[in-house]
Amino acid sequence: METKKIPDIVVARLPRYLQVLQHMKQEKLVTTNSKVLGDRLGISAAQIRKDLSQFGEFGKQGTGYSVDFLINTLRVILNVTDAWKIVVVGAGDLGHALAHYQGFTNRGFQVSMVFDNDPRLIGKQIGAFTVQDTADLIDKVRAAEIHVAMLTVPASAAQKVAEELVKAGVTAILSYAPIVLNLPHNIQVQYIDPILQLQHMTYYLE
Amino acid sequence: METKKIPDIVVARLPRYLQVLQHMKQEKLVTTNSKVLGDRLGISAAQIRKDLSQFGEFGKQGTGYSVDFLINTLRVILNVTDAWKIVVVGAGDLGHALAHYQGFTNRGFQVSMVFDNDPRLIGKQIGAFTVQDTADLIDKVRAAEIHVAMLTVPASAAQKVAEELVKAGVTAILSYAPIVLNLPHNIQVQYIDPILQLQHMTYYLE
DNA sequence: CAAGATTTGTGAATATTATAGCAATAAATT
DNA sequence: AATTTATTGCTATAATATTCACAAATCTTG
Ligand SMILES: NC(=O)c1ccc[n+]([C@@H]2O[C@H](COP(=O)([O-])OP(=O)(O)OC[C@H]3O[C@@H](n4cnc5c(N)ncnc54)[C@H](O)[C@@H]3O)[C@@H](O)[C@H]2O)c1
Ligand SMILES: NC(=O)c1ccc[n+]([C@@H]2O[C@H](COP(=O)([O-])OP(=O)(O)OC[C@H]3O[C@@H](n4cnc5c(N)ncnc54)[C@H](O)[C@@H]3O)[C@@H](O)[C@H]2O)c1
Repeated sequence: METKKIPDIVVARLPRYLQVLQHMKQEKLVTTNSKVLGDRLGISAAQIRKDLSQFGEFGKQGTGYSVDFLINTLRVILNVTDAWKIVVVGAGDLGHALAHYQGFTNRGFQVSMVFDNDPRLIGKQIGAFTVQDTADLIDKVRAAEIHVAMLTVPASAAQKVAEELVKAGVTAILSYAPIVLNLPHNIQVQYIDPILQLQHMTYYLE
Repeated sequence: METKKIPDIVVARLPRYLQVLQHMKQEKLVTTNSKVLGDRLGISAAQIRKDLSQFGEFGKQGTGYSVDFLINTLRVILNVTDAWKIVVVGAGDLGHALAHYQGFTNRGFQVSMVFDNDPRLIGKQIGAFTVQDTADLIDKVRAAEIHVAMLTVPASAAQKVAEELVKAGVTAILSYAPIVLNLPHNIQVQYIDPILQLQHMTYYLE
């Protein structure tokens, strides 16, 4: 349990800090500071210091932050020190892309199972995974103790599948279906809908 | 030009309102109100009224909002009355998924061109599109007067390709590469990185 | 058609979030 | 070892965002 309540908007920025820090590590940078981090992210230095200070004191006056130490600290805070197993439901185009994607492993995740309900897909190989029948989803996901899901089924199936995932013990769902899911309050839900972001941008275009 | 400056956070919510309204229209709902909209979105009714009031008076006391009228109004505000042409750069797994996706058309967009620099892909057919050589990107995108792009190349190529898109006259880029792009201030940029959202959720998991 | 029920749009009141600024500390320089 | 420079963490302040609450307008119902 955290000592004070951390604003969600602060939590949402931490993964971005971690992303940039991991790039810095690849560039062999050993230390950094709030100014440099902020410039890379388009965020003020004060904001970054304030955000981090919610969790402890990780920097050194005059020097800044150790890249390695801050990466490790953020991984602990964000709970991604080990790799979370992920179940992908919907083995269509997006499910395919996710199953192939190599970028999960060093950021705290690994795809572990892929499901679909189309008989033509069940049993087929996608990358390292054999597509499994959603009829078995609840049992298999529960048995594997998977708590994170990515949902890439059509909007019309998303609510029903999401409810099954919850029954299977999943507590965090990242949905690509362009529809708002109705789930218990203790379930974490996030959405990816590129069109929302495109429309946000077109507002500012001529 | 808007009379007053609208907060960006308000603009970001409008596409969500539009999304839910379009679902309501599919459900044959003729009118709605701020309470119902808010419940579907997990937003307070007051917030929705306040947001909309920034742009005018679109409701009727006692009745609420006409679904059709509000959809049209939001489409005008968000500048998606016609379909924006989109160029997809990177014809890999994600580019493939985007080129196949049928959900753009009735939400204000249409994929128009797909580019890649891999000789094995150039000339290949992906859905309705022939993959074109990025060597020709600047000329062809400029000639077609395309101003919106989706970037699905590896992170290592993203900055360079983004700069070419800007040279081609693109002013809005939705990037799937997990890297912060450095572009002129007049260019709209948004990112999709599922891992940022997964890490946001794992913060709250046990 | 009057009385009661709804629901908007908005000014005022709260609540939340971001920025500014500085004492404290660490390192670099002379 | 004293001085200068850099940078944190945090408090105070400023700026933004959300919610409240109500007059005004419209619908519903008997
Ligand atoms: N492809 C894109 O670029 C894109 C863009 C924006 C949004 N989306 C959304 O993402 C989701 C997936 O898109 P896609 O392009 O991969 O679609 P797709 O049609 O290629 O794949 C969907 C898969 O889900 C499977 N499916 C359907 N019902 C199911 C069920 N009840 N249980 C298990 N599997 C089921 C289908 O058999 C299919 O394989 C959709 O909701 C779509 O609207 C996709
Ligand atoms: N696949 C996923 O689910 C997923 C998830 C998260 C992030 N991403 C990110 O999205 C991007 C695309 O992912 P993907 O899985 O489609 O990758 P991919 O490797 O399947 O496709 C990338 C494509 O870009 C092309 N390309 C490379 N350099 C290019 C250049 N200079 N000009 C034009 N084309 C070029 C390649 O030939 C390839 O066809 C990557 O940045 C990846 O990190 C993907």
